Amino acid sequence: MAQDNELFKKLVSHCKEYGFIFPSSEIYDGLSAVYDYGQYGVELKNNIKQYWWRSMVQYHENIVGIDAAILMHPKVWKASGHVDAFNDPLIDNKDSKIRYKADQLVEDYIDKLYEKAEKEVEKAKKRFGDNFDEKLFRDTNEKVKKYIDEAKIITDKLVKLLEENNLAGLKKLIEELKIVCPVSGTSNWTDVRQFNLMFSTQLGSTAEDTMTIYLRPETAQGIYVNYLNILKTSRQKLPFGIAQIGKAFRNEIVARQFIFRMREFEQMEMQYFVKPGTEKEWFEYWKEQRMQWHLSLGIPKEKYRWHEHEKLAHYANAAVDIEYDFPFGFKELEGIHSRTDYDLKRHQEFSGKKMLYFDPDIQDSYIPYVVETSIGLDRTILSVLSNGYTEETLSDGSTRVVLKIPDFLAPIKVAILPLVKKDGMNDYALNIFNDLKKYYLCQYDEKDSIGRRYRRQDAIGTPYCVTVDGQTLEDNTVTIRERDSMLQDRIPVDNIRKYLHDKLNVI
RNA sequence: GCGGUAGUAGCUCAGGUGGUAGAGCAUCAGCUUCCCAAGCUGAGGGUCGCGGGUUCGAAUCCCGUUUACCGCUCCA
Repeated sequence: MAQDNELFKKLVSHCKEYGFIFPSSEIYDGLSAVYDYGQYGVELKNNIKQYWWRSMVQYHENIVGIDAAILMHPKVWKASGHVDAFNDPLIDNKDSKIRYKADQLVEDYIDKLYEKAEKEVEKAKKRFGDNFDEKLFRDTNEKVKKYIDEAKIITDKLVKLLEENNLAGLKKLIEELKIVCPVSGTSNWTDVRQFNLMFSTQLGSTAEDTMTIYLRPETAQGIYVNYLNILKTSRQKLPFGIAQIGKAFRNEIVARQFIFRMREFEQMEMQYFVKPGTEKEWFEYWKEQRMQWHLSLGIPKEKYRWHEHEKLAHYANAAVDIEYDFPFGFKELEGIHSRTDYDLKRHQEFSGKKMLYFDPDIQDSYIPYVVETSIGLDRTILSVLSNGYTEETLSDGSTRVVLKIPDFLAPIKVAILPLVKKDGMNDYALNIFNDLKKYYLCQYDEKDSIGRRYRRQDAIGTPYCVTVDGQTLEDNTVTIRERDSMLQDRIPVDNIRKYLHDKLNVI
């Protein structure tokens, strides 16, 4: 693990040094947990996006793509539950340094009161035996009544405070009840603070005419709100899917670990609409499909594992994550969730628009169930980079850093290098370059020794290097060096394109 | 968000006790070089995260702030 940590630091440095990923606004000290993709990072990112898009939209005739706006009507987030779920009043205990949801602390206190009341009932039950009239006891026993009444009063207070968003009042309540931290046992609390996980902004330019809107915290809702549009215009029948790649924003309290948890990040997700009752089999189907996709990135199986959700979210009836063995441990990479009809139902309720699908097979209408696959694009990039980053010691004792990533993801596909820049080798190589650049993203490099140029390409993951040498000028053959094996083939210049076409799994 | 540690050239780092910064690699130009970070010559690049304070004088002391890392917490 300590070694992995070192490796992770090296990877972060490598990403910056070679133009993959930079901290955002770095000349101003950066912005916490926001990163920019550089000249090679953006190529890698685009290649992964394209690969995902093809595997979803192109290979599945019943999946179509969309690109929904980041800004959406505020009611969307009411319907989705984000406005409630993403607004937590939090409080810290200064002694134990532990943070709690303030309302949760009060609710725990209320639960304890009910427990005390139940204990009284239990005690009485034992005392009176078979003749015990539980209802009568509950209605008349002073102690039980006191506990229950107090619980009800506090509950009412809490609800009122939450409705008013009265944070100071919430703290006062916690102090009045003498609630202590379960760990430190003290009541040394900070003020209650509101943490809103959604970024908000204003729509409308005049002060009296503005409306608070949110940057989307997930892309899925953009699909749900377009479900009817797609249904009406795409001629799709159930089951069908809608795919989308796009940015989402979360104002995380703690965002760390490089591009693993960013405030602005990109998701690739697909919502699959199915007939209710068939969701379990589609859930299994997509589990299998998605794992196959990850394995096709050339990453070994043991780097992945399943994580079954034990506690399901309110909207799901099955949920599983694909976790990847990052340098800092196994962490979520993709989620496959069976979300039932929760989201469409909620939007039907909030918008008043019927979300029904008419099923010609049974001549009846229903709201489809949804199975979603949602993958973090930035996390996928991190998985590809951390798996590919390799430090090698060669037989002569020298070392090299190689980015062993699949050909189809490599930012630069081929570098064209004159062995030395004289005798016309450079002109010859430039001609090859000018031809190849029409087909692949290429680089031409004549600076420094050939060995150093190979290492440069290794460091950014370029799978092939075409080298023009003295023999080229005599018989029009070049050598092609393969990145991982460092082995070379000598082929006629005219065959370069065919050679690359056969070797490169370019999508 | 709390606590701890740190922030010096693109990267890795050196700069007891305060006197305005160095190395290796990298980058650029030229020479040399016919296959895996070679050699030679030369050049550019930092005011020491940022702001303020103490001082005749601060990278070096103090305060604030920001960023990263570690721990705690959170992750619908």
